Amino acid sequence: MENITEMLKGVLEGCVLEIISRGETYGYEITQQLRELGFTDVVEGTVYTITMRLEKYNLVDIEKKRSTMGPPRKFYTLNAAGQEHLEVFWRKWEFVSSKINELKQNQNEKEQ
Amino acid sequence: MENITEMLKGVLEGCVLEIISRGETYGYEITQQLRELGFTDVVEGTVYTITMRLEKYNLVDIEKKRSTMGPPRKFYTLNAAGQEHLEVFWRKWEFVSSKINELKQNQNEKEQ
DNA sequence: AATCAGTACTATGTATTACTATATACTTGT
DNA sequence: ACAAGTATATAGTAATACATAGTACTGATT
Repeated sequence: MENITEMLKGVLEGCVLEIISRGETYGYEITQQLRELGFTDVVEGTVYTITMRLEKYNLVDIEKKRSTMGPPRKFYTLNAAGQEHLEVFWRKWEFVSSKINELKQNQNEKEQ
Repeated sequence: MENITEMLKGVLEGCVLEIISRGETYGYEITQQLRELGFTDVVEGTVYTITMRLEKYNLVDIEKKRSTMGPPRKFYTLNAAGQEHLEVFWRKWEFVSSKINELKQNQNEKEQ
């Protein structure tokens, strides 16, 4: 799916939070998981800006670990604030997506 | 629902297109319809920037009409390009929202 | 040993977009 | 005359995903 950039704004951070919430992970792996999910054009730089933001707002705990596959990895885990943030995200998503689907549903009412 | 601004980016334009597709309407009325839908904090300025964009990319036809309730209204209708754009929007929405719901669905697989 | 591919983090700058705030103007009711 | 509701217009701001590039480590190929 091409050019979904703008539609991803505001949801990509939540997706990253959700991925982290499933267990310790790091930037490169998060990028790959987003690509596997279907957001194939997401690049490392994008995920990096998000993880930096999560750090900045203290939503994650960080641990640096060596890897046999390349340079050290920065592992993230959600802390309490991050968990809270994730729940708020899903509540917002439920709200917004339900409203948009409502609009979509009414598509056939055009001719009234 | 507070602070859904970022989540509306990339979808609000599509919502406006959908509203216009149901029949001739104008900026002020579009704003009200978005508010009725649940996006209560959307303001006229926001809708104005969107309709200006639609004009700029020639997705709408415009007709100015007098009103008994205030200054003249600028009525919009979707043209063929706008209709096409709207269909692309819904395809993108289907894709993105299904992927995010997939992610959400798997919430309980965290402990595997 | 030298090079390259894959892994992995970091950094800067840009485009897009919704919002804020404000200005202008028309109509009706008081 | 004035205020409130209706309605368009515009400049400036903040947030975010992306493009692009750089640095660095490991293992395999040459």
